[in-house]
Amino acid sequence: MVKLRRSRVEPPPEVCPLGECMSLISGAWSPHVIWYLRDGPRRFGELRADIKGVSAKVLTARLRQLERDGVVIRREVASSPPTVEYSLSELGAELRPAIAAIVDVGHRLKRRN
Amino acid sequence: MVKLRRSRVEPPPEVCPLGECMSLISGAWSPHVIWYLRDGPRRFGELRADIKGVSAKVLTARLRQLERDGVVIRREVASSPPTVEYSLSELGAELRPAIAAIVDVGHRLKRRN
DNA sequence: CCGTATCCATGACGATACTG
DNA sequence: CAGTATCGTCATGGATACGG
Repeated sequence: MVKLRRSRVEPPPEVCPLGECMSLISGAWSPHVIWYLRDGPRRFGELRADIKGVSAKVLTARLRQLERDGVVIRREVASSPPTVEYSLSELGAELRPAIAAIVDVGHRLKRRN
Repeated sequence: MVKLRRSRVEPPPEVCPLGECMSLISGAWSPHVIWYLRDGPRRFGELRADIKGVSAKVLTARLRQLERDGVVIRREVASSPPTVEYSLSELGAELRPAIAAIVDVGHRLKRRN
């Protein structure tokens, strides 16, 4: 999650903790993870190949964070060699249209410029 | 909040530039700006008060970036003292439901835990 | 009122090497 | 295959002082 640093003066309790909510997709690669899980479960190595440029360390970190947040589900498959399958939780899947909307606006802004 | 850093190695062009699109709301405070502009124009000082904890420097930086990206419109009002009005562009306004959706999922995840 | 300038701290990220 | 360990870099952001 991206940390919201607080000013020295303690702010009044936020009515809407927007920062906390947006931290669901914080990090450079979290949106990519959600994006590439949109059509079903993917293994670690598949995600790593899908998301070009991400390092194993960071991908692990983002997957762990998304798992803690309840967005992503991690499932170990007892095989040889052992594999791990990641998928979107029910609520995690609801982030997909939001990301798609942002991407859509991004593309249209790009075309306009 | 979170920052979308691009890797130093340029990714191949055939990839969907998800990172570029998501950079529209990169930075810890960009979603807040869009959020607090949702009901119409706001002045710099109003935004600074709305978005508790943001420094003037960073708020300026994010507003400039959003302006360059075409999300936000900056309008100087010739008054005494001079004021500045920020508002969402037409395409920028389309980011609002996306952010609202993420916030909604965030709240529901929070309630579940 | 609306910023800019400076300095500094944090931590997200990449690269590489290594492990169960 | 699916990570972990370590090290270094650099963008983001906070605090404070100052400027138009």
